Amino acid sequence: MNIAEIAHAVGVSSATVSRALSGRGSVSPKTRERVLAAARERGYVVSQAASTLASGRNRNVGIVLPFLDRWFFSQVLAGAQQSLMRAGYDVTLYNLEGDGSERREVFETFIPRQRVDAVIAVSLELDDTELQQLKALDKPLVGVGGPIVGAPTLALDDVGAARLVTGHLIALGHTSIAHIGGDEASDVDFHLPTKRRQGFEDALEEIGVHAPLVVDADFTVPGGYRAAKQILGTPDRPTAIFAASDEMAFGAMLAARDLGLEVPRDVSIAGIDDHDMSDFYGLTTIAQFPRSQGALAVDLVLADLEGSAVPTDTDLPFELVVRSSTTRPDTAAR
Amino acid sequence: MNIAEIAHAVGVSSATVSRALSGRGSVSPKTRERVLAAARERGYVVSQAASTLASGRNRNVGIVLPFLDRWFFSQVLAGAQQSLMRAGYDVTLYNLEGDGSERREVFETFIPRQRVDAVIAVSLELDDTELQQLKALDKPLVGVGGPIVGAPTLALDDVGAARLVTGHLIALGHTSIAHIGGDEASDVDFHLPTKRRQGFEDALEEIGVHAPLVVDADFTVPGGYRAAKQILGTPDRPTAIFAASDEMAFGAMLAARDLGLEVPRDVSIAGIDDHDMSDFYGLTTIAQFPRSQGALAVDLVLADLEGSAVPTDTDLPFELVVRSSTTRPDTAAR
DNA sequence: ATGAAAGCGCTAACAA
DNA sequence: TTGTTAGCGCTTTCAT
Repeated sequence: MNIAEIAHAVGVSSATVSRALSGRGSVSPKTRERVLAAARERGYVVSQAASTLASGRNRNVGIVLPFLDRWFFSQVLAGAQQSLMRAGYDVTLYNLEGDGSERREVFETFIPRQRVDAVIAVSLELDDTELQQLKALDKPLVGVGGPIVGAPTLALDDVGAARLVTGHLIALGHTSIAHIGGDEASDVDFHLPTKRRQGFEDALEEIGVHAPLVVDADFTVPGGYRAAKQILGTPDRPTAIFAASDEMAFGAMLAARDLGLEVPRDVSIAGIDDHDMSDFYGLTTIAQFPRSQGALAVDLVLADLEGSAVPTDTDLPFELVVRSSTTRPDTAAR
Repeated sequence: MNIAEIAHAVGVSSATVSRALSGRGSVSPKTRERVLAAARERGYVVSQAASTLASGRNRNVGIVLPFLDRWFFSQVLAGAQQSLMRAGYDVTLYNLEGDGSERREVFETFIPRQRVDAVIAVSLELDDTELQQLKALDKPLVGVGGPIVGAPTLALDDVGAARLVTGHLIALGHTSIAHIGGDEASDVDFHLPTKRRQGFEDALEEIGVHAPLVVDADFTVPGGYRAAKQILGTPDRPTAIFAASDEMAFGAMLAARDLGLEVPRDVSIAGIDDHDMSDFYGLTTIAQFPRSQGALAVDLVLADLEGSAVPTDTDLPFELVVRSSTTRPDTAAR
């Protein structure tokens, strides 16, 4: 089944059918209706390959990410894919987890074979070669969560976010606050542990606290658990913990319990993310709306495809969500 | 840049370049090497659209799933996409979450526009129309986790898996075992809560226990938490709980703790899945390897594309993983 | 082993 | 508004 068949059935030329189906170029309402009806009747759908070859448009956006099974990434992906679908775009998934050879393949072969109109890169630290390869496509490129040199990027103000939660703890009266940060491995990938730590330290500097206790972990629940055990096991344990991610904060909450400490009475705990489970755990955190981030990235990409100007760097919104894991320090008890 | 340019540079015809690059048809090793070198030098990659139009092959598989942000689905997706990438295939993602209109669009427009060579449907209960639409493509179709009428399907023997964990609890000496199952909503989507409950009841029947306590939840941690509170709040609480998923089992473990009960001393808890967090929680469970399921689905799809025979229904492997959440009932204490 | 040439199914410039 | 027609870049048959 092809466009000629529909054209023949309706008694018009294939060009008219093409125009009616794509909405480009003018067709009389009556003809358009007849074409659409004929197509619907026969279950005819335009062949993407032929359309692409002739027009250069793919109606397809590639999304590149380092993991699929972590909360943040699946959220961004879900948000982006939903927006793209509504705009009639397919999404092709490039998952970089696995060894480096696969990563190279993606940049050398998969992306360049002209299947996509644009690329969204999520939390990707690209090396020079990779950057060149993407730039060489000469197609819209948007980064989410990680800075991409020379491309519009959506990113959280990690310093500001960390400063905000830390400020919340300080406002409650805490001065002895520990931080569970990201280890080197996670810093390479996401580049944000350092910034969150910075915001944490900035907020404390303001009240004259220097070099507070910082323990690094790997952004997982077990990692947060281990770090919190270290922190809470010390003789003069802090009255609050700020973890650089909600998952580590969950681990910290579990560790506190296992040590016989009650949250928030004995220790206040806060995180960053507003993970799906945070409400359940009553975790005070910074919400960063990753689904909206995905959707926003799509807006930029589509605007770019239409030739509109696209802002270089956009700071993403975030907000403090106070739940039951933080309270005033129980000074009497100490 | 196109194939003619490479052909000209090497001094052969475009047909030879095509053969050298695709590996179809014979080319002398020497010519092939020169073609590959010329392509590499210039960063030339075959245009997928043109290739597809001429050959009918897309090198692309569509994966349809109901959620992206749940553990099971992201695991299956990650497994499938990795295998496909290794075989040189792209993956196009069709996520059905959201309202029905989007779901209809996927089946009416997105999938039929001939971008994919095959479709993998994960845990989807398709209605007749949708089934017709997929069948009409006349392309390989494989179902994972949910039965698709008339297509090869990979599924866990849910009855057997549930019977196995329950048997483990029985072997430890438990006779008073409660079950956290799936509510109606999850039964429609996954069709597995009923089977898991069946396996649970079968195992108990064998030792003469009829109509045991069953509470339904929604396959989430909070759902499991609430259900377990109900179960453990009764005067003669059971000595063990079998939850139909690990996430619900996590909720049950948290509920037990909040009630002042110790796991496994006061109550044994087991689940099904072997979720990433299960090891951390020490949860006894049934491992079902969703990544391998995704990879296996790809094997079937690729075999089908090559014209090999494909088994209709395949039972997936599963195994009991005993950790620290289950032990013998403490009969002395009661 | 290689080349010539006919499509694959659509879009878009141009003409009417 | 509609039709004619020349590609888009590759694959594949058929020769050689």
